[in-house]
Amino acid sequence: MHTITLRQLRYARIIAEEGHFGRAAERCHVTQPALSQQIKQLEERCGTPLFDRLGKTVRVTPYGRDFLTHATRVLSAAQDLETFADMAADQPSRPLRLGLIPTVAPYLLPHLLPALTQRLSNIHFVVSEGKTERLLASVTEGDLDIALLGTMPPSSGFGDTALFSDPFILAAPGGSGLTNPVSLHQLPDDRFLLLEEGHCLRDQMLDACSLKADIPGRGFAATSLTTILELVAAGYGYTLLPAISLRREMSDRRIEIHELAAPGAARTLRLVWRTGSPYEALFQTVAQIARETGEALLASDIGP
Amino acid sequence: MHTITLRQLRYARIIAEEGHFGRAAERCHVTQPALSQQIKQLEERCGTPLFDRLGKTVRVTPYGRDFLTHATRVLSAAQDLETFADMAADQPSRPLRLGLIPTVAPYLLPHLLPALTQRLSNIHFVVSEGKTERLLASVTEGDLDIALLGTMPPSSGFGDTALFSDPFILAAPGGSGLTNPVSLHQLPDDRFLLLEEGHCLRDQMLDACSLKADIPGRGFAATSLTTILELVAAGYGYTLLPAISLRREMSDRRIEIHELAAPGAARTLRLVWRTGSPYEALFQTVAQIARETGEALLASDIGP
DNA sequence: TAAAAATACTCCATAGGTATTTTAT
DNA sequence: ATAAAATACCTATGGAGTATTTTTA
Repeated sequence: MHTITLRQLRYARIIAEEGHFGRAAERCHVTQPALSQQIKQLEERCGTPLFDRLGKTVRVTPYGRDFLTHATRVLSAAQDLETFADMAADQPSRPLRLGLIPTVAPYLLPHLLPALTQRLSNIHFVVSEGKTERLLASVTEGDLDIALLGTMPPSSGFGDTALFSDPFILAAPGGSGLTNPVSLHQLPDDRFLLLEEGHCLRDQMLDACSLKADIPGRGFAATSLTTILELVAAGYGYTLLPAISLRREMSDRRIEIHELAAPGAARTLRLVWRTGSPYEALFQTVAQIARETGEALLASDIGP
Repeated sequence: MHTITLRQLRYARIIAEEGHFGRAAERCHVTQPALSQQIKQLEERCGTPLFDRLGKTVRVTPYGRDFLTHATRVLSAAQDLETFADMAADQPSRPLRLGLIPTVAPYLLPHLLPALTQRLSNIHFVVSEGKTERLLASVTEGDLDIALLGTMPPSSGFGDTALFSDPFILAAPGGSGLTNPVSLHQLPDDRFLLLEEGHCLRDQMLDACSLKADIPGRGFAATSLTTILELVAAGYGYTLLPAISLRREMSDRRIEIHELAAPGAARTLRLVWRTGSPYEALFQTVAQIARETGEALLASDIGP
């Protein structure tokens, strides 16, 4: 009895997608009889048909559906291996897709992206922005190679590495009369301005301030830090800012920046990837570059 | 440029294991030059060597190590697919390995195994016994196909299905003067006899009785229910028994069996498997047989 | 009867075998 | 000097192509 080949699995999957041997053959760059042969062998190997030939179209049998579930796992792993091998040959066949959360992207990216493209000149980066939950989903689905997050990933199925600590800083309206360092307890609970649901920074701010999410009177939820800072500038309340945002956001004269008294009020940024990613070996380098970029950015803004 | 084949990966893995082309060739049932050819192609495809030829022996290069990590994933998935295909051809190539926890195995197995071998006559079953933690590890490692547990598996990487509820019953020394149904609060905490650490039943009993694990004076921890029942018979205390054990353990005249007043004092037995197991389609059948067996056993012992 | 898959056959790419050379200790 | 891998060359299996037949809606 013959052994199953990757070629057979590729053909079977494409026939399932097309529902038609002829069109599938085109997509495989072979003729229709070649395809029929391979599928015949596969079906003989299984002892049962994978497809129902209905004349005009072809449908996957119930057994074939299960078979293809397993086959897809093999093909994904094989695809990862090919990508990994391409990398070694210094010919990345596809770009490395990086995702960042919205409270990091606008501040870090202008410094990170030039550093990455310079020091990993053979890799092409494609960048996208999204909230934690969506980025993690994309990573598991294989739509994204790495995500830069402010939280720990779920324990299983992910690899991760810490980048650097990003301290929180208080932004207050001008003339607040506050003196450094500021203790959060001296500020009224109901004047903290927060991001909308789904931003990890929102939860971390609530946590740092020991606030409850459902305090009445805090109806407003902003979609970006920039929006929040407009409100702070207009005297509506306070907010916490991640230090990496200072370079861009601190220029406003109407806003005061204050150190916090609370020790350890910070988020730790992390790189997260799918276990088994073909780029795994690269991620330590990417992480190192991100660390250097982030630390340089923080040092220049909150340094001596 | 050529595409990577499963054959090449199999050869590479065996060379890595043997550290020797000649011996690897034997294990692959081909000649040494055939192997060298395939590896050469693979190394050309990667653009970098997978093995260091040291004269007497062969060592995997650092790159080769990473390559083989990916390759192993492909080969495992392919092996699962082959096993799945064998099943469809009604010619299971390897036995289905079932593991059970020690507080289920001796009671259920004598009824379950005959039922399984009769109704799934083409499958050969290999059975082993172990505590929850070890069984789950074996399942993830691929050393076991299914485990019958008394607890929920970790959420990710496992599939599972509930079998049936196994109520707890009180075993007391003869002449206890207790009347049905018994409320656990009326019994002294320090006279409950427990299994050793690692048995899920121990934790479930502690939970059902609202006991703390570290009550002083409970130094003893038995390794089996049989041992515990000897102690109950000798008047040392009480214990909870899972109902499936009654058939075997209730014969002792020195022991009284009592219903519990507490509602819902029971464990739910479950089948657990690794996501992607080639036997996945079979497990619903196995579960159905286990359900029927278990329910019949319970009905005959605690029924009307 | 028309569209699609299966079959028949031919060809060639490639895996594998045998004989030999090269390499590294 | 010797064990082991690489190379050279030949053979044969099987994947793919062209032409044709069979199937079914």
